[in-house]
Amino acid sequence: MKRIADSTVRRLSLYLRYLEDAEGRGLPTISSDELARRGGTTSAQVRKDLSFFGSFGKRGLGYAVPELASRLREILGLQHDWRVIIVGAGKIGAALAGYRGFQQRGFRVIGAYDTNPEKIGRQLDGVTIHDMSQLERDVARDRPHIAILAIPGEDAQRVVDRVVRAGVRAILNFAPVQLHVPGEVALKTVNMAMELEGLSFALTNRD
Amino acid sequence: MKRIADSTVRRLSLYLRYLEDAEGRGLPTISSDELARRGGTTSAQVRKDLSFFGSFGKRGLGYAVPELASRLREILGLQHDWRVIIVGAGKIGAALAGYRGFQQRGFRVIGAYDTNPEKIGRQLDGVTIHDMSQLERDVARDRPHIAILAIPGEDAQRVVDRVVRAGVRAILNFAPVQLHVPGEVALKTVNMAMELEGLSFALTNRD
DNA sequence: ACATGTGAACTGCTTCACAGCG
DNA sequence: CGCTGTGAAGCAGTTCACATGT
Repeated sequence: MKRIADSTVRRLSLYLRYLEDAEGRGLPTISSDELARRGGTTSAQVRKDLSFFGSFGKRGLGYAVPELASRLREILGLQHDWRVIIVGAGKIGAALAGYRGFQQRGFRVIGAYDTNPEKIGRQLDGVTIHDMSQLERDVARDRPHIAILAIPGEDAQRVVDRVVRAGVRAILNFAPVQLHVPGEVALKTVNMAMELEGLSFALTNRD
Repeated sequence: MKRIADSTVRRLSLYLRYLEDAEGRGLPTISSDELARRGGTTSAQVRKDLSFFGSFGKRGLGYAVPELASRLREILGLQHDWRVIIVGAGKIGAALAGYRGFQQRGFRVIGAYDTNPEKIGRQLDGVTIHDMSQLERDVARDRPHIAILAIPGEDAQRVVDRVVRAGVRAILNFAPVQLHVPGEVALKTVNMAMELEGLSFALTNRD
């Protein structure tokens, strides 16, 4: 398959959200123009994005809502039941453990890890916090697909190395550093401080 | 000034982080090559990014660490003391209220807002939770520069409209929808579910 | 010799515009 | 006629390569 741009995949996620909305309201079809308006893009962009995966639309009509939603779920791999671990049971880790947006999409948090003895054994929204030293053993046994890192920046590279060595091939990183992983590992970084700095820049340098 | 790409600003934030690291260790200079290695990019990219704002380097030597750090703080507007409000005092809002990465960079959280009567009046890491109905009054009085939205997607557009109408010109949105704001308002969206779906896509469609 | 600064080439995403089809 | 699907054009961001300065 042709390489798909990151930005395209992000938009597909958005389209799916609006399709599910339309599905809930029983709308039978939706046009690229309508999807574009909701997703803050253009109808040409919507059609181009979808065209990478086939031709699901009906000319003169638009896209059948349930079909397209189902096809997008398939493309994004959301029919899969993904097992997720959270490394770091601080405030951010705790917020993520209870985040309903994950569960709803088929991401199941099967465990959390921390080094703080006070936290080990406790639960975060039904997710047990384990000792970090058991990470490798548990990963070998439970084979999580995705690891979410919610730890300080200075520990992040060391921890991601352990997680990758243990066999996890997809990482969502909340530590405010650029991590280095082998090419076969998928990595996304969410850097909240960096986003705020982007706003600071915009406020400072607006004409 | 020439328009600066979003990706450039993001990298500047990263460079600054490494410069502060180098500053702490007393390194006098750093090369574009070194910055590139840490930031996961190329030396040409680093030099291009910096060149938009002037020529701070010394040929044959690299960049003076404290000077460049200071210049980047200036460019990013981080000498400013930014006032921030958090709208939505759920798990995510609570995590953000206590996030040290914000305070360290000059982002001061001056208040939080929620509609839940049980939460109003309580504190989150020293930040008082106010009734959402007081938002307009407080914004007029305290003039926050930035609003962080940590609320459900279905409420987000309505709330961002209120916040913008009240006079806030920069928004950091954690709700999983695309928001629409007037052109003079800076908006960044962090969509954690979407990032996970990007990983799901990568795991599903890897060759 | 070494590392910056930068025009030029390149790559890839977005937008355009229209043919094709229901 | 309306809306999709898609080559072609346009544009923006990245990489190259080398002249320049220390």
